[in-house]
Amino acid sequence: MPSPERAGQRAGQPTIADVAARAGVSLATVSRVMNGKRSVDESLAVRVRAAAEELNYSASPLARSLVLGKTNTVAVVVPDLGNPTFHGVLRGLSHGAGEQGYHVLIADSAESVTDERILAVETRRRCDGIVLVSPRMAEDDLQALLAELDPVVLVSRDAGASTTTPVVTADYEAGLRGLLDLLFDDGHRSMVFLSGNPQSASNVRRLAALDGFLRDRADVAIETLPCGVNFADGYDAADAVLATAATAVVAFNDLVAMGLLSALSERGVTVPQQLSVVGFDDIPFARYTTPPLTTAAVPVTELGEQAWRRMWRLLNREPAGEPLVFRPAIERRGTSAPPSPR
Amino acid sequence: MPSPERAGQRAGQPTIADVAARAGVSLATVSRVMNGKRSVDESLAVRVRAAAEELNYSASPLARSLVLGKTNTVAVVVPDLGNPTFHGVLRGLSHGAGEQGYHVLIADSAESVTDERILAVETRRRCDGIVLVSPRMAEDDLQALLAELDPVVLVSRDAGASTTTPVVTADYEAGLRGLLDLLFDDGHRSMVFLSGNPQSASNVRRLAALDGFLRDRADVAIETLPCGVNFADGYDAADAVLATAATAVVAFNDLVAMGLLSALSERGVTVPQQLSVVGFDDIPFARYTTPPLTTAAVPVTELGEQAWRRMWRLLNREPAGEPLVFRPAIERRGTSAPPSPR
DNA sequence: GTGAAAGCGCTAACAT
DNA sequence: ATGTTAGCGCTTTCAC
Repeated sequence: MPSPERAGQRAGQPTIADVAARAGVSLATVSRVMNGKRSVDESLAVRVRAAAEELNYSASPLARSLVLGKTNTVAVVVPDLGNPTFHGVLRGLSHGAGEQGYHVLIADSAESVTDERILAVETRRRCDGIVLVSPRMAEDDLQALLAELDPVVLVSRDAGASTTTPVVTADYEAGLRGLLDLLFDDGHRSMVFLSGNPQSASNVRRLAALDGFLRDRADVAIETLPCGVNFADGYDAADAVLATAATAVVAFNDLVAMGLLSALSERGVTVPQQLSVVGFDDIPFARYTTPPLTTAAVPVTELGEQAWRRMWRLLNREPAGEPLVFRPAIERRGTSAPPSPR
Repeated sequence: MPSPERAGQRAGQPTIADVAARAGVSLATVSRVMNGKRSVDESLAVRVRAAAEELNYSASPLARSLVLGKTNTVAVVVPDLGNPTFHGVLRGLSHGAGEQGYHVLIADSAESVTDERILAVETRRRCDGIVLVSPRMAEDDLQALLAELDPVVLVSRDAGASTTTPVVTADYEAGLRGLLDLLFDDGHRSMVFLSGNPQSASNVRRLAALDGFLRDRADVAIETLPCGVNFADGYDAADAVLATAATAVVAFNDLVAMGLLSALSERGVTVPQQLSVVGFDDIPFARYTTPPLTTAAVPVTELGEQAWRRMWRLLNREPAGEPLVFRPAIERRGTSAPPSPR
């Protein structure tokens, strides 16, 4: 090849051969020195290091990857980079991976569940493993994908039939139950649940919590309103919420809660006096709303860090261990209070 | 090599040789077919495609990258994945790159300016170009790094001495000036500026706007208070702000403004009645604070998209064009109003 | 139009 | 301890 330029390096990036020539040794020796193999005479090693230094040489990760069979890269596949929840995961993952000298590739499926599979499979070929955040994918499809992607760590949902796939998630059911109990203890008996995407695994868990709660508390009425997962969805739900007799609203997540809060404020509805509102996730902004948002805290950064740990084990062919399920901490803040007579 | 497993592929991933054998043709022919070269007999092509299909073959990106000299990957280097501003950039970039079949690598320097250079250089070897978001790096260091990283697109700051580096940024000076004018027109004559990191390029631009404004308006007093760039910084600045006689606060960014808002609310200080507060950036949450935050809108997603476009041109050895400087739109919302007599 | 062979930059047997 | 050599999986001359 004429090769005007090599991948990942500007024209003229020195190769191992350049170093070898300059140090007057073989390629193998350079390779050994660069990889810290002890079996090379110190005098040679010194020459090699000097030559490498002078040429500003560092081995091509590409070539190494090809021969070593590993890229030192993992990828994280998310449905929507716009969602603050994923930011935390990404950050935790990036930090963890970085500490171990791993790089991270991001793949945003832009909410398209259909493309997600293709994207994941394609991305998989460029790295050593996938951290999959795919709350919406149907269970069957997920199972097939898990096998194809191996090694893979699943975040924010359980692995269903797959017992081998490591999972790092939150107990959405317990979290929602905690929120419901909190509202109940405050005296609320009529509530609204603003539901997220029906496809979403975590929404299913929330619904399960609702069912369980209603079974335990016969004197409570909870109406489920289809809503969504974003600000705008919560904002748009305000009228529907106000049309009910509910004294408290359980939003699918903090985003929805904040959107709702915003719309309520515009309508002059005071929170928590006229209506209690609780969110879910405890995104960084939640404590800074006015009043601060009562919510169930999911430690997203830790989710990411732990996802990395599991991935790390997988990469080293160690057992990944039990599913890790964080129990959300109920953060009682300013948007919830006992109901006042309407 | 015994090679139990190749990079980016599970054990037994088919290679081009497998396909060639199955189709009864040479490697070269398979390569041609897979790459859509027209110069191969249709009957052979059909056989090859069938074989590839049956084996579920797709070419190793790694091997291709090595020989082709390109990885079809770009990296984005950011100082802090936790900052919402970067999320937008990342998203825009990811979408743009994805459309052109490029992948994106993220590198988070975790605020460490010293490691940033090393991280960037290391990351550079794994991709075809770098999108650099480095608001704090000193100009001299930046120039050196730019040369080493080439091709590189710079986001959210100007390229200083480098005339060849494409730049995508916002006009922070004009944005801040717009905010100051808005407050001035509302009648504010005593203000506080909550400054960000003094090292940061965009903070310097804001300070320049302040200077220019004060030169034009002799009757206005603006006190600059060192603050920071996060919620907590704004929150913690509340007392210092209240100790001044200012009727309006210009926060370094929305995060700071929101933190301040939160602390003010706790202290019973009403906004905008007792104090006007304006932010900068227009992060997604800004319009949902109570009251909604007056701010200067930086189109971060577009910044990311445009950064990709520039990168794309660079990768194709086209001139990247003029620096792209977005002028922030002043979003007048609820946190600013004429001052009331104290 | 098709195949043989060289080579991308590197590592790891396998010699010596 | 060091060098020689055979690949990793692919693309692309270069002959036919």
